[in-house]
Amino acid sequence: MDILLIEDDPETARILREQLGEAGHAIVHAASAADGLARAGEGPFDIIILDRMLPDGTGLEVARRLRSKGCSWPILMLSALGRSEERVEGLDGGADDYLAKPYDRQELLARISALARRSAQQENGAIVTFGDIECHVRARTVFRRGVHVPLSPREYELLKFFIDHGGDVVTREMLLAAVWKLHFDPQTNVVDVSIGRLRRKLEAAHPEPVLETIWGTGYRLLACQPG
Amino acid sequence: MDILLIEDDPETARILREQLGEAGHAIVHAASAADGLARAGEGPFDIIILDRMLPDGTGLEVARRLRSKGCSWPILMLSALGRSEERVEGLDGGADDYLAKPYDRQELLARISALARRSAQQENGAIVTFGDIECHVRARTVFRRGVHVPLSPREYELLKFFIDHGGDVVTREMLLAAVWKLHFDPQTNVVDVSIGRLRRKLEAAHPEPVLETIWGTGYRLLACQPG
DNA sequence: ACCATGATGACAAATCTTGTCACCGTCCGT
DNA sequence: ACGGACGGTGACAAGATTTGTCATCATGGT
Repeated sequence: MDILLIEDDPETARILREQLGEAGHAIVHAASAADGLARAGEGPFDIIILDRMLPDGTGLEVARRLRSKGCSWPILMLSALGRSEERVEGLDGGADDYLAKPYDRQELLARISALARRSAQQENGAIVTFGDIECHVRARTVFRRGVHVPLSPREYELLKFFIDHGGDVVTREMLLAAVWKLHFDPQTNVVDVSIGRLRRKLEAAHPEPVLETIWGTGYRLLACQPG
Repeated sequence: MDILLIEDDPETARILREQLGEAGHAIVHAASAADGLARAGEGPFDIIILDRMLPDGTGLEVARRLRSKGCSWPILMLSALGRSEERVEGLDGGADDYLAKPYDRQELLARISALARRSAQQENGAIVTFGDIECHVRARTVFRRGVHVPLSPREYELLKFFIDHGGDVVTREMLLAAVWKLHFDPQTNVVDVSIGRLRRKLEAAHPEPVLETIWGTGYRLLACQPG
């Protein structure tokens, strides 16, 4: 796979280049934000790996600039610390996933292929499936067991986030950042209410529960049998 | 479902045969491009699974040959790596979906049923096409040249009526009766305004005019070339 | 049983859709 | 080329939907 790596620290860059190279990926390296934006034009890439801290601007800023230039390749953001605020912050600037820096090789490779697979699916048939749910990305429509589920824009965004993090537990903070673009707690239960509305619609199509509540933590999308 | 599997690697073929068999599908296996083309005649199949790399020709070539023989079964292409160039190439060649090879069982099965469902829908009229316009009846969504056209409910009803009367001249009275359920003249230009809004959206997807005005009579939907 | 946490119904605010109208441009017969 | 009829379009207002808030109820875990 073709990877654009935007990372200023030479040591980190060296290690990444080595690890990714071994796994059979081709790396294009940019050492600054400006360089990264320029080299993005050299594409196509399958994925962009972006350091959160760069000498001439933050990764967040670069992500936003890339998106506004119409670049839709998936972005994996790296940060020195795995603070959950940062993770949450990264999700709205256009980053698709977030990895804390003392990362392990396996996890890095796994995340890369997960992201690449996800975006490949979307470009393709534009149909992403999870369990018995089928999401037509371009039309922004959803089917459960072949039954159409009419969703409002918010509900769609919400469900899409769950599908993109298929099977993972998702916190309210993550949802607020990714769907509502809020980095602070609005002190209301918007998320809960929206989850409720989404649940009702999904269960109107098929009564089996799909959105599990993880008590004290968040929610998780369950993969129901399509049969 | 009946599946034609065209795959030269015996190990991959064995695993697929096993997984698909468990899921209740009937497999016909071909180990080369030539064999695949021959066995396609043994059909009917619900879906064709095709490896991108074969000893006697690429999957791309096979897909093209199958299509030119008039075979319209959906094709799922498999490839070793999920590289973006290959993906694009594959879809051009007539494949309907594309799956990178370290795939998981659930995903494979989900894609197969999605593809099969889609082609079934096309046959039973759940997807209606006219010229370069594609109308997904159950989801009430519309595409022009593959680009999604977001329509409001009224606009959708309006367009649907034109598609159902494909190519015919349609009068304002017909539209008022069918879309607005009015059997008298409301003495306003609702129809004209709605046509205008529909036109703008359809032409945002592709600039070629599709809704022709028949002066003194009504309107007509034109069949534009899908290319 | 108690407290913290999540679910839900009802209302309000914001957004999007639809219909109306006034005005402008275009077509066609003369 | 002119005039009148017909169609197109922008702006506004009424109506419908979506979204957010809050109060209240239900449920899980200790």
